[in-house]
Order: sequence, then structure tokens, then C-alpha cells
Amino acid sequence: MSSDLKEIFTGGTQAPAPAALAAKVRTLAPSMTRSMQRVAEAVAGDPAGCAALTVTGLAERTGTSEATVVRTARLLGYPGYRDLRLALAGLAAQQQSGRAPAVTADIAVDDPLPDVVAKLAYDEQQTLADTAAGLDMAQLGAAVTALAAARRVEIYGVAASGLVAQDLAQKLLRIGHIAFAHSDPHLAVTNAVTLRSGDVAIAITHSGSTGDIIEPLRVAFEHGATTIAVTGRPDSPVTQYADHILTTSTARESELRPAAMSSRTSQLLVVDCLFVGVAQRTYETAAPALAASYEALAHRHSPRTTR
Amino acid sequence: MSSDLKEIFTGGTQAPAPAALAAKVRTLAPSMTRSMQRVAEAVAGDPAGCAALTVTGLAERTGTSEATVVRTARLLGYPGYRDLRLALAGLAAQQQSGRAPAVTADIAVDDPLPDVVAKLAYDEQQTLADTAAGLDMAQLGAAVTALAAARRVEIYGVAASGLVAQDLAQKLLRIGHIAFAHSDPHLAVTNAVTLRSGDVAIAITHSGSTGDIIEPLRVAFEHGATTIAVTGRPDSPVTQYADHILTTSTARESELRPAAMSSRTSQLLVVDCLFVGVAQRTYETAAPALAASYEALAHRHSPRTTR
DNA sequence: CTCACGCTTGAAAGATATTTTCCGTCTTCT
DNA sequence: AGAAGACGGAAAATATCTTTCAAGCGTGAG
Repeated sequence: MSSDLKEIFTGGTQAPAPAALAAKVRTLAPSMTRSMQRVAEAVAGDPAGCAALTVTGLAERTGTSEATVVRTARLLGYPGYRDLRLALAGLAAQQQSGRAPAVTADIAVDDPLPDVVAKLAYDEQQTLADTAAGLDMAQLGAAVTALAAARRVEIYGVAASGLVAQDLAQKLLRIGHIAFAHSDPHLAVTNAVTLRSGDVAIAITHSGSTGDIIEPLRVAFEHGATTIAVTGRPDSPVTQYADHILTTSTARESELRPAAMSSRTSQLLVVDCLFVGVAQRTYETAAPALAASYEALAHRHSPRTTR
Repeated sequence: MSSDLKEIFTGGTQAPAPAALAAKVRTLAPSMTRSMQRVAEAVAGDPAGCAALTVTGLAERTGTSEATVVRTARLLGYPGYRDLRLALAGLAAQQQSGRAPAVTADIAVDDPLPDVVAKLAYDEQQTLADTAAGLDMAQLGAAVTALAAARRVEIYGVAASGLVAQDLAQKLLRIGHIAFAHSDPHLAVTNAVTLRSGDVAIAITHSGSTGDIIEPLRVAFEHGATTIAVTGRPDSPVTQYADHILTTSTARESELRPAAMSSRTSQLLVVDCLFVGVAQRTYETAAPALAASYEALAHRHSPRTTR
């Protein structure tokens, strides 16, 4: 008897299932008795609500009896109430997901928390898609090649971009590369002086015009290091000193959603791509290094006791 | 009819994960017993098929007993099998109508760069969706309330989670809150001692069993601070000392895609939600503070000279 | 190496929900 | 007005779900 779940699906082949049940109700309503119509109406009007009800509950809500509810379910083409309920749950889920994409608006001060979550998640997903679509594969490939062969890697970033810089440095270290992230401009410059051909310097800056970041990249550039700029502005000052430019996406920002959020997401994706690319190229050494770092951390995690 | 009431309450409090089910399975799988994992796997793998089965049927199919099936349903957050089945039907309907959840292959060593980018972007998008779907709004709301009223906020995280901790600290500072991120366990503990009621401590750890993070949270907890855990394992040791638990999603990982990547993405979304939530609640003071911080940084950006 | 403990598991009893049955009531047509 | 037939609901019967309990299994201590 359970096999009739597919009814709602097959019904959906020609007409979208959401409308399918409502349509069925309308079609069959004339042949229904008064009580059954009440049930059908309730079901069509609030699928989600009815799906949460038992036979008894629905009977009570419509002021009828269990028997009538079951009879109605039968009339609508289901073997019993149980299956109608399942179909109802499916319908509710579809309606739910269907109205989801309406969250493109800006985040407002009085948005309820669930809306905030939905909007943030949606925006970040959008940022990821944009970034992936906008990445120049040639530039990325060149950057990966340079990194994979690098003797030493220096990464510059401040504030939010500084965290991205650290993230990349952490990852590269885990696969055995020598990488360091600087957020102190002075240290960055003094270290950049020691770079030379075969080393790589990466500048991460959304605006592309952060002086504290441009300066060390310029120094590295002039000392012969291969330089990479990860920026949202491919025409900004920082690109003057960059051999390879990786463009991050720029999403609209608002008062409650500072640009730092989406630029960070975008930068992280780029950085992840660099990392995976390098790990691929240096797989022979990267794989054992990764495994070793896992192992080294194992004892820092207590055995899970709670359960 | 008492169970009807129960149904309504549980349904309203903890979101009956319609789309988040696959994510939830992944999150909770580690804490499951073998038999329960088999059930969870069957359910996640074939929602439509399982929705058509009764408890007995599913037990037979997975080679277990009814009791185990019910236990699994409970673990996944439903009051009983009946409700899991309803959610399953919803999921099936969504999959049917919506985009087929293309199961992207793992990243291989010899994947060309464009594939790597596409897969990474897709995976991170998936992670975002899972996280948003799995977030407990009640917990989030409570955490936001605590943060908005906090006299002082301390955030603990090491390695990749340390960067997330810093990200949150940076953001809170920008809207005028007193926040500090610790990645040094000793400093974290010594600072935790000074916390008291009205202060908030946040632990960020994917595994939930990082001793260096649990310890400061425990100290903060015992000194009367409100404690929040951001973890991928809602049943891990860290949650013992957490007043509010925010669950991040757990994506499958592979050799070239360390778990740190998706957990970081997930954690960042949660942290962003916390930030926006707090900014909303304290808008009167947050807005001017944000504006001021923009202004303060303006002179650090040279006018764009290129082009 | 053995024992004891606790966790896991499934069988069966117990509780709920669904379906069926059956009978009273209400409508409608003659 | 009376009777046939349709309608609707209470309650029994059945299916389904939940809980309990004891046996099985693995694990760690002695």
C-alpha cells in the first residue's frame, strides 16, 4: 500500500505537484459530500499544517470524524490517510523551498533572525559563484606554478584580508612549503627585501589600494620575486607590481553587511584554489606532509566522552 | 491527543530539518552506533524509497530492528519515526522537483584547474546551505541576546578556527564591543578566570574535543560567564560547558580537501550571523561605530592611481 | 588471560494511530 | 407522510509505532 507515494510524483510530471493536489480537490469537490469538502478544503488550504496532524486531529479541526477523513483521502486517490499525509508533507516542503529565493533583499535592521541567516547564506553562495565564474584560469595556473616551485612564500594582508593571508600560510605550511603571513607592514617590508627570484610574494587586499600591502609587494617585485595580487579591483595600484592577478568578486554591500564579508568569502575561495592546485602539483610531498600533520594533532583531541 | 501537542511543540522548537537532513546525518554520524549508521545511511541515500517504508520495513531493509530505527530518528532530532518519515517525504519531493543534488566527485590529483575551482565552489556553497538549514534559531537567538548585552567577549580558537575567532573579534570590535580572540591556550585560561556573569565566552572548534579550547571555556563557564560553543559535533565534550550550542556543518572530506576548508566556511557563516544579529540589536551604537571605523581607515588607502 | 562492566541490539510487550465496520440520522423522492 | 438511500460518526479491529528488557558483544581493568 505504500507504493502510492509515487502518485504525487507522477501527478507532477504534467503539472507541478503543488498545484496537482489543489487541482484534484477542485475537480473532485462536486462529487464530495459536505463533510468531505470541508476536509479537502483544509488539506488544500494548509498542507503544511495538516501534514502535522493525525487523523483524529484533522477530524477535529474540520469538525468531522476519522472515517470521513479517511474517505476523503481515498477519494483523492490515496490508499489511506497515511499516504495523503506523506504527500502533504512533500507538498509543504516544495512550497517552502519555492518561496525561499525571495531573500535577495538587503538585510534590514528589523529582519528576524531566520531571514538574516537565509540572506547571509544566499549572498555568500552568490559570491562564491561569481568568484568561480570570474577567475582567470590562466592567471591561476601561472600562480599555482610559481607557488609549487617557490623556495619561500610571503603573504601580505591586514585586517580581514590578514586572516585570509594566515589561512593560506597555514595550509601551505601543512603541505611542507615555507610560507609566512605578515600583517605587520614594517616586518613585511623588511622581509620582502630578502626575497629574490624563485620566491613568491602574495598581496591580499580587497581595495587594491592599501598602502601597507602595496609597499611590501613592490619591494618583493623589485627584488625579483614572483608576485601575485589577490584583489577585487584588477585596475588598482597593487596590480602595478603583480606578475599574476587573481580577481575576487565584489558584492554589493550595505550598512549591516560590510564589504569585508563577501570579499573574505571570495578571497578564501581563491586561496583554497591556490592551495589545492599546489597540493596537486606537489602531491608526492604534500600527501605525506598532510597525513603527518593530522597525526601530530591527534593527541590534542581528547577522546570524545560525552556521547 | 497529548501526542498531538507534543508534535506541535517539538516541531516548532527545533526545526524539523527538511533539507538539512543530509547535513544532519553527516554531522551526527560519528556519534552513531554501527546499526544506526546503517539506518542513517539508507535514509540519506534514498529518502523517497525510505519514506514509503514503515518502521518494520526500514528495519528489515537495513537489517536492524524497529527499535534501532526509532532510536536513529530520535538522534536525528525527530520525536519519532513518524516525523522522520514525514521529513523524508518532504525531502523526496524537493529533490524530485528541484535541482538534482548533483553529487560531485571528490577532487582528484589530476583534475584540471577549472574543475578544481568548480568543485571547491560547489562544495562550499553546499556547506553554506547545510549550515543555514541546520542552524538552531533558538540557540542563535539566545547567543545573540547574550552577546548584545555582554560586557566583554572572549573567543577561543586554534589553527583554522583561530582565524574564525579573530574574524569575529575584529567584527565585534568594529561595532564598539569589547572582544578578544585567543589562540594561546594559557593566555585564554588566565583571561577566562577574570570573566564573570554578564561576560560571554565563545569556543570555536570543529571537533569539539580540542583540549586547548575546552579548558578556557570550562573555566569561563564555572566563573559564571555565558558560554557559547560553535562546533561541528553537537555531542562533543565542549558542549558540556556551553550554555548555547551552534552547530556547524560537516562536509565529507578527502585527501585534497581537508575538513578544515568546509568547517571554516561553516564557522564563518555562523559567526557572520552572530555579528549581524548583534549589530541589529545594538543598532543605535553599532551604526555610528561602523561608520567611524570606515572613516578611520580611509587615509590608509591611497587614491587609486593606476589607469 | 579472564572477568566484569557498560554499551549496543533486537524481540516482544505496550501504546497510538489508522482503518473498518456498523448503525443511527438526515435527505429526498414518490 | 413514508421509505429508500446516502451520509456521518462511534467504536471495534487492525496496523503501526514506541518502549521495555534481557541477551550479546566489545572493551578495559585487574
